Amino acid sequence: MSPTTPADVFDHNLGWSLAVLLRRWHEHVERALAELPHGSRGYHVLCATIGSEPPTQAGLAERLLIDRSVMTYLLDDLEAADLVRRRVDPRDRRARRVCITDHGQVVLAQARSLVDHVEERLLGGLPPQQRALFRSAASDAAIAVQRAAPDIDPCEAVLQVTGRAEEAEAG
Amino acid sequence: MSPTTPADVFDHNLGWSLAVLLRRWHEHVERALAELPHGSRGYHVLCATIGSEPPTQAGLAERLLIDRSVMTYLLDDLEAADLVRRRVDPRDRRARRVCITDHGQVVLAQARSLVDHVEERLLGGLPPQQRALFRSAASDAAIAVQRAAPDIDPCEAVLQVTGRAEEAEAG
DNA sequence: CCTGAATCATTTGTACGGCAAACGATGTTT
DNA sequence: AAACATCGTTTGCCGTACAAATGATTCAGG
Repeated sequence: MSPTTPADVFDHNLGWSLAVLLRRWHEHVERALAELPHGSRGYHVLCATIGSEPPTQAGLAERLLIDRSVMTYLLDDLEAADLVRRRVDPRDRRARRVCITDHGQVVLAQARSLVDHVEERLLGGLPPQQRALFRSAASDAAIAVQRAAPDIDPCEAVLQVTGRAEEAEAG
Repeated sequence: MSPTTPADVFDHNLGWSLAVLLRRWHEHVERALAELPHGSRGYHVLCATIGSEPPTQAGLAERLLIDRSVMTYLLDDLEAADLVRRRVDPRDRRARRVCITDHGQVVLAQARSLVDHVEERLLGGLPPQQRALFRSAASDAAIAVQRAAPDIDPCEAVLQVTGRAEEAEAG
């Protein structure tokens, strides 16, 4: 009946799907974590501090895809709220290791629970088992992409727009 | 061995996964579509114009999650490049229907091919069959979320941070 | 040991994009 | 006909990202 159904259009649009999902995720999480210094940003930082070794600011910035300069403000506020502490790395006194505080761990646990809830509702349109599948697939893909970040660069094909504007204007 | 492996941390972080994937998608697509007036934005607009009926600017803005005012600039440039045309809706002369031009369709086809290529590489970390699964799951979830956008609002739980900062300072 | 290059974190300044409000034009309701 | 709502455009403001300069520290080489 319809030459191209809407679903057909979006079917292929991974970029659009990701944008929509991330946007809604961000909206809801931002609302739920309004009390946390930088909302979702702060949450991501707290999450990243519970690895085996406290990350440096640079490492943190790289993982969270934000600029080093932004990380400074972020940590300033998180530290002021007693959620993390900056500790000078004894082996490289230029670097500051970001350690989560006891209070930070408590807050993180609460935040994580809220975020989980948001995410469940976000994927509410998917049948339960497909939800878990999607989550793990997204995680796998993201980790792989993050690891291979610099590799994929080698300049790919680029759109060549034949200047057709004038011709159309004339016609 | 490690108390909490990195994978463990990210496993649960749907937000982080989406952010990473979307970021990389955006970077690559932006590079590939540098010639297109607003890069990925312009691409999304072109994609959205090939439905059964040409969308209005407002509808377009809503679907693409951008402000109406931004859409104006976007369409100005796309129209200048002869990729789309604004046509006054005869049934509602306030509204402008955004129609793709012949030239626009050619460019869109090229762009789509490039974007597909980017997306395949983006999901390169996933086994082939999981790729297709992920794409369709993302699409389904996004469409569902987009449709239920206003519904989910009813104020959810919110983080309560017990002001522990002073106490810690004192201690 | 001393010097120069490199890295980490911070600061400063600039530019871009989103968001809100105001406006004119058109459509809808009473 | 009048009041109100909607669409698109314009304007202005603000927050954020990004680039560059700075100070502290480490590393490499003579």
